[in-house]
Amino acid sequence: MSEQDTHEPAAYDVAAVQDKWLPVWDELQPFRADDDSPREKKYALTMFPYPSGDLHMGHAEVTALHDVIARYWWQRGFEVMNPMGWDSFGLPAENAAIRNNEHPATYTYANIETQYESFKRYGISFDWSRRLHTSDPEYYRWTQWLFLKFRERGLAYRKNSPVNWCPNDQTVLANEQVVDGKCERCGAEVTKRELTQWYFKITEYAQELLDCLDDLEATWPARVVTAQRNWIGRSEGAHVSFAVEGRDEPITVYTTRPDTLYGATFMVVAADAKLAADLVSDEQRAALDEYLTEVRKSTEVDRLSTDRPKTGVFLGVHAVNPVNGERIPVWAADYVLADYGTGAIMAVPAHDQRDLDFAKKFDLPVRRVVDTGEPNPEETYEATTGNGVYVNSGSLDGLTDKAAGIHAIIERLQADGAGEGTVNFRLRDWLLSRQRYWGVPIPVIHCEKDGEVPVPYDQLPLELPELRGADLKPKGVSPLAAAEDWVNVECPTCGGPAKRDSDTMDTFVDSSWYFLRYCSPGYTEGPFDVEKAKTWMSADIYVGGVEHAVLHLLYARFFTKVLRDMGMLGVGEPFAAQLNQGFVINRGKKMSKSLGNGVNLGDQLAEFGVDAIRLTLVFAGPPEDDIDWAEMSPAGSLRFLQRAWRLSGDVSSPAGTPAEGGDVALRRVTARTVHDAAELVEGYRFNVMIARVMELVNATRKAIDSGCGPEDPAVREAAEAVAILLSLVAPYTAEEMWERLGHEPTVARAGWPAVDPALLVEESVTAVVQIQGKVKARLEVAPDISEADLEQLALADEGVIRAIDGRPVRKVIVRAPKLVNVVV
RNA sequence: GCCCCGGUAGCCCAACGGCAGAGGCAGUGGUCUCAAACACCAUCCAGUGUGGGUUCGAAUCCCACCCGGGGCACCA
Repeated sequence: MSEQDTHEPAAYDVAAVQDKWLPVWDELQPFRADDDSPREKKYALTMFPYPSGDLHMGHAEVTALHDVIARYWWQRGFEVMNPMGWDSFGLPAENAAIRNNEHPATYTYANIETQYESFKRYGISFDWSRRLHTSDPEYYRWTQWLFLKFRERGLAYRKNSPVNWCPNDQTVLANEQVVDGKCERCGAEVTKRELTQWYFKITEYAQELLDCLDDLEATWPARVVTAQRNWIGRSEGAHVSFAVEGRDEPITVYTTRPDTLYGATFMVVAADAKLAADLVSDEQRAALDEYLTEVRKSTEVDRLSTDRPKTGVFLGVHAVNPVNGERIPVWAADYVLADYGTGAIMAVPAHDQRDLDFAKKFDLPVRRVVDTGEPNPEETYEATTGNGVYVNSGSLDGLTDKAAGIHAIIERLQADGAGEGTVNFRLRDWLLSRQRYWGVPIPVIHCEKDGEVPVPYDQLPLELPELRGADLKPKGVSPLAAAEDWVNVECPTCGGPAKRDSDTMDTFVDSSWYFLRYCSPGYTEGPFDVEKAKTWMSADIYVGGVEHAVLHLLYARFFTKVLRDMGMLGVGEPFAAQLNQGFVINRGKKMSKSLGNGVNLGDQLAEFGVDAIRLTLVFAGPPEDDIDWAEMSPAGSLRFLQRAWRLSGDVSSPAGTPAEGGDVALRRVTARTVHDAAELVEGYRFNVMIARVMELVNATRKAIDSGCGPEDPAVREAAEAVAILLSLVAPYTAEEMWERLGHEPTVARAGWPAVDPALLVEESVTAVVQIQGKVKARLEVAPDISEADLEQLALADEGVIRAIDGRPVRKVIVRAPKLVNVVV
């Protein structure tokens, strides 16, 4: 051995340390959650990935943040369930299969294995014994089971309706999947089609989904709560019925301003609603058809542009205003939506800008019924919407308050049988059928004689037929429809010829209950063991991307409430708390192929090691903030880890040395750091927590080199605390330190360091003396000094006396023990 | 257009209404080296986007505005 080798090495071999500990952890399985443990339970959940290729920086960030919490809970003595799986049905696999002439499962399961290996090496504290894939028949059998149960409860049903159609993916989309008129997945412009599709009746839970948000406000990110409130879109108003000349059926409208009823000068029905076709006069039928053709030509993108000029067509009929008997024309237009409210409105141009724009365009009358003190909209073409005095409004005249006006008119309408107060939601039912292959087959058989017949429970799972390559090409109907052997079956009821439903389910169905399956992953008697779910639910934290603010999170909440009503769950909300991470960007821009600014996670891990990358991501800033990788320094993180690691080699007291009697100054720093670290983790302030650990490392270094020396027990205490605190972020370095400090693995389960409360009390603090708010002196005082003593001490200070310079003291503010402010 | 979040040192970020700086990056100077890189030690650096207000005292609270980011946007 050369002389150099006997010296303490300056750095450890990152790759070797990773290779060393992985098999040890595999052996120890320190993160296996025991359902029957007497310890208090915590459920740490992070959004499971779609298996597209290998893990990327985004996965690295979210799991690193998430793992801080999970590992913290273990250290604090909880029994922690931290499961992981894959959301493995979906279009990318299907498109890859078409390209490569193979089965979607090939792509899917190969990627899952890649990601699994990467996760393991990345050192996240997942309990792999609970691993699941939503594309496994053993999983989707229960997705089908749930679908059938929902159907039995009237919560899954079919209806014919205009739906969003993505011409690129050749499938329908839920409203939530259409963003700015474009397909959320591929960006193609969405068109409308009239189709019979399956829906979940999420609207039945609209009010509860809204109400429960109040309780989540404290623990969910505000923007998620706001997004859900907006999406549910509750409004209060009234239904008002207008008789139609020459027709028995009235037109019922929904309005939030029934108090402006006297100002209704025309009506508008959605041009694409059945109502328009029913109402139109023979003379105007051609005009309506022509208009409809126009409307259908315009894309969803045009339709949604707010400043588009109003268009419409007169339907050739008149309706009668129920409160004043006035005869008003009925128009059709595309600014009224067929599937909101009743698909028809009363137009009050004076007090609604959209109606006013329309009135102006078609030269329809405008009549003000609320005088708000603003200029008359009849002249300005600026609608007024505020409170004011009612005019031209019969019995409402003279009222000055909107709420009173609304109340009065609703009473009147109800008395006359012409309307009633009502609540309306923007939320629509969840369209769940998809015309694609790689998803859960809908377990329903269509029989000419018996209609919809559910696949019997004992025949679940209804597995997908084997299709691959060109058989999967989108052609407007599901590829399943062409699988003759599969689609043609005997009717379970009558035995006659019947066909299977050939659509598959939206993959959001799969992810609406996966967190329940984790509670009892191998369970064969149902989707999950009710008792086990009781043990673990709700998830104590759900970490993931804010892009799921409405879609996934709303659907999962809906499923949870239905399962509660089915008696299978004791809770009505799935996720007690939530944390959203920001994006990892590069040079100010989202990483993308076209920009050529992608950062490869594998390369980063190879260069700096797992711990340094994890540390960099967690230390970068608050979790919700975006991280610009170009501004980060993984090299700096690695340097810090090596500094921390060197401490463990310098400690010269034996393992087990009691810390009592060690250097008090260092012991105070250790105690304070451990104490604060807990609060910081619980407040998701991981970056600050790490800064505090860095401070502790610096203080320990100083103590070794120029303080109490490496043999002092306080140094051991500090180094051990560093190892445990670092185990939340840098598991390999922490484990290596722990071993060098003379302990058995694993540091991850070592337990949170005990803190002597006496060490948290400072023996002296620095009090600041200000004159006119400017600091003039500092005093070392006891932390429990009285205000009177501190004031006396301050006023006796020479520097203070000089600063006051004989001026009369007008007031002295004392905040013991930290501050005295003298006002002269 | 409406709503939300944020603007602190060259950069990323801290700071119960009480000393503007905890931590890191970069920089500078040293130690080490034949030299360099690495590493280590030391050190410089802003008065908190702008303008008002409240207060003994404001980065922090209030008002207005500017800039950046995000969300919503014919939902009657």
